[in-house]
This record gives sequence, C-alpha cells and structure tokens, in this order.
Amino acid sequence: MVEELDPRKKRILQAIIQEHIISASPIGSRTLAKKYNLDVSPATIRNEMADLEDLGYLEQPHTSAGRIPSDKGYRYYVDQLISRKKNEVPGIIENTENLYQDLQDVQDIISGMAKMLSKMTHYTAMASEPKSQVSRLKKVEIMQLADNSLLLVLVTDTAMVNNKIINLDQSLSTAKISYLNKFLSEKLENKLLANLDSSYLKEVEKELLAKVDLSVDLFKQFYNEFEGAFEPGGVKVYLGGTSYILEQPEFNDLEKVKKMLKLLDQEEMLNKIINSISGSDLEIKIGQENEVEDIKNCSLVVATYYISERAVGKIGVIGPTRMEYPRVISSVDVISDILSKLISKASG
Amino acid sequence: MVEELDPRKKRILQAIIQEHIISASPIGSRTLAKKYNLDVSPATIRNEMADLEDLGYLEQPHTSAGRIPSDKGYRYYVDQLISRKKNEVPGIIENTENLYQDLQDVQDIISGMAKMLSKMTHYTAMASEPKSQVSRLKKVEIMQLADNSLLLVLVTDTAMVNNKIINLDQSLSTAKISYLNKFLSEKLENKLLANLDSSYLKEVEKELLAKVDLSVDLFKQFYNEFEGAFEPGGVKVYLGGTSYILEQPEFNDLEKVKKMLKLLDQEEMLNKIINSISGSDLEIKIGQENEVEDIKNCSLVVATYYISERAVGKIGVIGPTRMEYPRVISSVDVISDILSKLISKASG
DNA sequence: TGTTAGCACTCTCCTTAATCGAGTGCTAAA
DNA sequence: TTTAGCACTCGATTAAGGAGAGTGCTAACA
Repeated sequence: MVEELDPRKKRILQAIIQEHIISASPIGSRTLAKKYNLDVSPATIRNEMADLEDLGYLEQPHTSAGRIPSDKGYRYYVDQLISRKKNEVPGIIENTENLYQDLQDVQDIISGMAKMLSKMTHYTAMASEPKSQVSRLKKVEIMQLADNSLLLVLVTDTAMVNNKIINLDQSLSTAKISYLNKFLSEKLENKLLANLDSSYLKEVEKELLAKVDLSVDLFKQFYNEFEGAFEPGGVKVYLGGTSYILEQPEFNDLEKVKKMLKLLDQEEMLNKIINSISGSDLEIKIGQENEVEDIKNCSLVVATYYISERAVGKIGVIGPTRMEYPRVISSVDVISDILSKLISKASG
Repeated sequence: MVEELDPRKKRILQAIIQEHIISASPIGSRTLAKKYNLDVSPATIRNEMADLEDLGYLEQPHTSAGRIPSDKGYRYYVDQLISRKKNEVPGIIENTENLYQDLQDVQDIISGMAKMLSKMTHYTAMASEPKSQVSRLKKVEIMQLADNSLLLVLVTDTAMVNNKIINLDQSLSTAKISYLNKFLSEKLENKLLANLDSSYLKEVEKELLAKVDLSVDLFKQFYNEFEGAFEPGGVKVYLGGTSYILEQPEFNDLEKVKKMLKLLDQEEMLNKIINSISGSDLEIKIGQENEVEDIKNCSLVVATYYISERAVGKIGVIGPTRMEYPRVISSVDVISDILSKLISKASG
C-alpha cells in the first residue's frame, strides 16, 4: 500500500499539497513549476502528476482541471513528508501559570483549553471530560444547607467536582448527617466510579439501613437522589470556535454548513467522534478514515491528555481534510501537554 | 405615534404580516385577495397598502415588489393584533417533575430549559444565570481533599454552587480548617454577593489574621484563591439551538450567518444583549428597537424568571424580525414559568 | 530513455443579454 | 369609493459567448 516514491515525486506531491492547503483549489503544472523551483518543465511535472494520480495520491476534479490531493495523498504527506517535532508556539507556554489563576475548575480548564486551541489553529476544537471509568471517587460529603435541604458534593481524583442539591420532605438531624458522611466515606471513597454501579449501591444501602435508624421514606428519597448523581450519562464534550468552519472554503455551501453545525450540536455525536479515536498519543484521521459517516470529508487531529500518567481524556481539532497539518499537529501537541499539566495540578 | 387604524387596514396589515411570516417574501395585493377573503379587489388593497406604507407600517423592497412589514408594523401587530394569552403548549408542563429528576444543578436546569425553548420555537434560545447582585451567600465551606488540597464550596440562595480546588504548598491542620469554616461562615454567610467586594474581604482578612495563628504565606495563598472565587466576571449565558438560525431565509447569506454566529460566540455580547432588556415581565424588542448594533435586524422575546418572587434572570429567544410572535410569546411565557418553578424548587 | 516545446482540446467560471413574471401606480369607468 | 385595465418596473432565471487555466498527446531533442 505504501510504495516508496522517488524523490522527485515526493517533492512534487509535497508541493501540490502545500499549495492546495493555501489556495484550496486544484493545482496545475504551470503554477507548480513557477512557484516551486523544481528545475523541470511543466510537461515533466504533468507526467509525474499523471503517475501520482495512477498511484492514488492525487485526484482530478474534472478532465481539464489541476490536481488535488486524495486522502491517501494527505496520509502520505502526514506520515512521510512532514516532521512531527513540536514546534515552538511562542507566548503560550509562558502564560500557563497565569492561566490557571483564572480557571475555576476542571470543566473551565478543559473548555478554556479547547477555546485556546481553536484560536491557535482557526479550526473548531473539541475536548472531552475525564472518563469516569478511570476516575476514583476521592471525596463524598453531605453538607446541610437549610432545614430540609442538603448539598451532596462528590470529588474525583481527576478533580471533577459534582454537586447536587437535595431537597427532602423532612429534615435530617446533624448527628445522622455526620454518621452518613462517615459511612458513605468509608464505603465509597477511593473506589473506581465504574464500580459504583447500582448493584453495589444497593448493597451499601442494605448495610446502611441495618445499622442506622432512619425514616425509610426519608432515606429512600435521599438515596434516589444520591444514586442519580452517579449515573454516567456520557462524558461531556466541550467545543471551541464553532464559527471557524464558516471560514473554510469547503464549507461555502450553506447546506454543508448546516449539516456540520447540526452535527456539532449533538453531544452524542461528539462523543462518538472523539471516542472513535483509539488510545494512541496523537492520532490523525483523514477523510474516509473516519468512522462517523458525516465527517468523512473532514480530518481530525486528536491527542490524549493525562492525569499523572493516566490517560483520561482527549483534545483535538476538526477541520477540512485540507488542513494545515504541521501547524495543527504541533498546536494540539502543545495544548494537550499544557492541559495535562494544568489538570494534574488541579487534581493535586 | 400609534394612530388608530380603521378595521380594514388592521385586517390587511395583519394578513400581510401573517403571510409574510410564512413565506418570508414580499406580499402582493393579488395573493392577499386570493388567500384571505377580504371581500375587496386587489386594486382596493393596493390603495390601502399604499396608505399603510405612508403611515410607516409597511415597506417596499423595490418599486415593483409587494410589501413587507416594517419594524413599526410588527410592533403594531404585537401590541394590537395578537392576543397574548398563554396558549397551551401541550405535553410540556406535564413533564416538569420528571425533568427535574434528570437535572443535576441550576446550571443544568437553565441550559436545559434554553435547549427546550429552542426546540419548541425553532429559534435560538438564550438564558442567563441568576444575577449575583441579588444572590446571597448561603453557605461557605472548606473541605479537605488531601494533605495540601482543599475544596472550597460556595452556595448561594439562588442555588448556584461554586467549587474551587485550592492547592497549597503546605498543609493546613484540621483544627485550623474547622476554625476557618466557623469564622468564614459567620462573616460571609447571608451576605449579598454584591457586598462581598474586595474591600470587605480585606477587612475580614485583617480580623482573621489578628485572631488566628496562621503561617502568613500559606494564608496569603489560600486567601488569594478564595478571593478569586468571588470575582463576578459577568453572568454566564446559556445558548440553545444555535443552528436554527441557518433555517431562516433571512440568513441565506453566508456572510450574515458568519456575523451572527461570531456574535453568539462572544459571551460578553450575549450579556450585553440580554441585559439590554429592562425589568419587565415579558419584553419584545423588534429590529431597530434593539440597542446592540449587530442585532438590529433581529427580534428578541425575553421573559424574566424568578426565585420566590425575586427577579433573578432572563430567558428568551432571538430570531429574525419576521418571527412567529404568537407562538414564540406563549412558549417563552410557559418556559419562563417552568424555569421559575424548577429553580425555586432547587433552591429550597 | 527521459525531458521538453507545441498545440488542439476540455471544462469551469464570469459576463452580458434576453426573457419571464409578479406586482405596482395611474386612469377612467362603474 | 371601488374596480378593471394597462403600461411600466425590477428582480430572478436562463442562455450564450468568451476568457482562462489546464490537460494529454505528439514529436523533437539531449
């Protein structure tokens, strides 16, 4: 599948892709010969282009147009023709410290980094929350807000904080609340969220009821609410720079824009997209390589971020296949690093 | 300004507006005569339309086109020609109870209702968080997460919960934490957030330092973080159904869509828009009536929502001036009521 | 044998012109 | 006061005619 191209073909392929990324239109032999000094005539380039088309690296929109890169062409470009070293993205890393001051919690950090990534790349960025499967419950605590209103606070070791206000019909005594806190703390803390399923919670409930004297009605009400807080309900995905897709010539068509924006409006879809990326550190999906049907004309550049060496979430950009890969790759690389750092710091 | 129109003019104006809302294009005398049985000939209607144009209720895109309503025309329509009774929006109110089960916190409730409103109206919906000026701090508590990591929890009487993880260089003893909790609780709880400005916090800081022996460095670090949590930084505005604007013919132009989406991407802008609505219960701003320059071709229908009779936030829709006002008005009405109920319940 | 110049051919895009049709305002009659 | 008739206006659609960019092929050349 991946044949070795001779140096001249490589140079020509690279030149076509670079030029196409800039101009967004088919590239002809004459333009190529003029702009890139390849030391050969347009006719020779034409021959080479015909070869590259036969090999599947280029496509021709119609008989008398120039060539555009195919998905395979981009794949070759990304794998063989560009260096993936992390280019310096000046002025970003220096601000990390200040950045953190302004960001309240993990959700803010993640959505903030998605926004920053979109600003850097001028493509739409997306980032997922830490997966609950790999998160442990670090702290569970019930606070009394008023006579019959409690606040349930859940904190994971991935620094996710979850709140739920629980309104009861009657009040719970301070003593019972503190007993509950001790009990729940013992039973639930340091467990993987994945293991806190309803069957385990049922067990805990049984045990608790045996030990403490609680009005059953009151308890049921509390426990229902409590159980609800553990439902996973899919990980949130944060978006940044949705309007950037409008700047791409490939979305000049209103219908396409509509389709794309509708897609980005659906959280399940975003989940599907970002979860279609396997575990690798930084992964690139080009056009048809995407599993999700509706983005087979798009490319994804997605990196994993970590909390103290544990892969917990993803951050990346989505744009047309005609993407500025080198710039995007280094941006995603840098931002995912910063995100890992910030979020590790936040989780203590 | 608001002259009394004779009945026939009223009927014609109403017919033109209703027809225009459906077709989105200029309405001619013939179509009007055919579709609405006004019992007069097109020629008569033409005369009336010319009158209505002179009075400013109609406009003519160009000499030989039909008429479209002007902002003044819409204003008359909204004020005089439609009834504002809350139409039944079936299947919505019944689900209120179930709805609440799924919604974790106030933010979820607000953004959920914005989404629902957009689905009901097929326009973009927006809703603001409870204003901090009218919110009181109900509970402040510091929890220990790990040796040198604390969680600061702030709860307002508008049920807004604010979390901040604070990482310190050294650890704080349990005794000191509980002292801090007692002290902060005394000093800060039941105060209006508006009054907890940095000068007041400085005072509290002074008093605290006098009473308790804390490593000054450690304390400073903690207090900086603490102070940060009180910064208002503008109220959040939640959006729903952004992509609906693409379905409006008036946004057939890519440039207009781009402008609009950019606008909705800026949170300050949304704040400005939603704050431009004064205190009235349900307010409608049509086209030029809007203060924000960029939405002078749009209409707003915004209602206030309440927490136990206290006006705390806004919820409404934004769409083209050619909006289905009757349907939108009753939807916004109903949804703002539900939101008030849900959020009052959540705040206990 | 690989490279290059020349040339006829193709296909899109843009501009211009022509036509269509919905709608108007005016006039004059009912 | 209302209505029918009519000339006129103007946007929208369609058609035709280049202009331009690019190709593939052939034949000559190093």
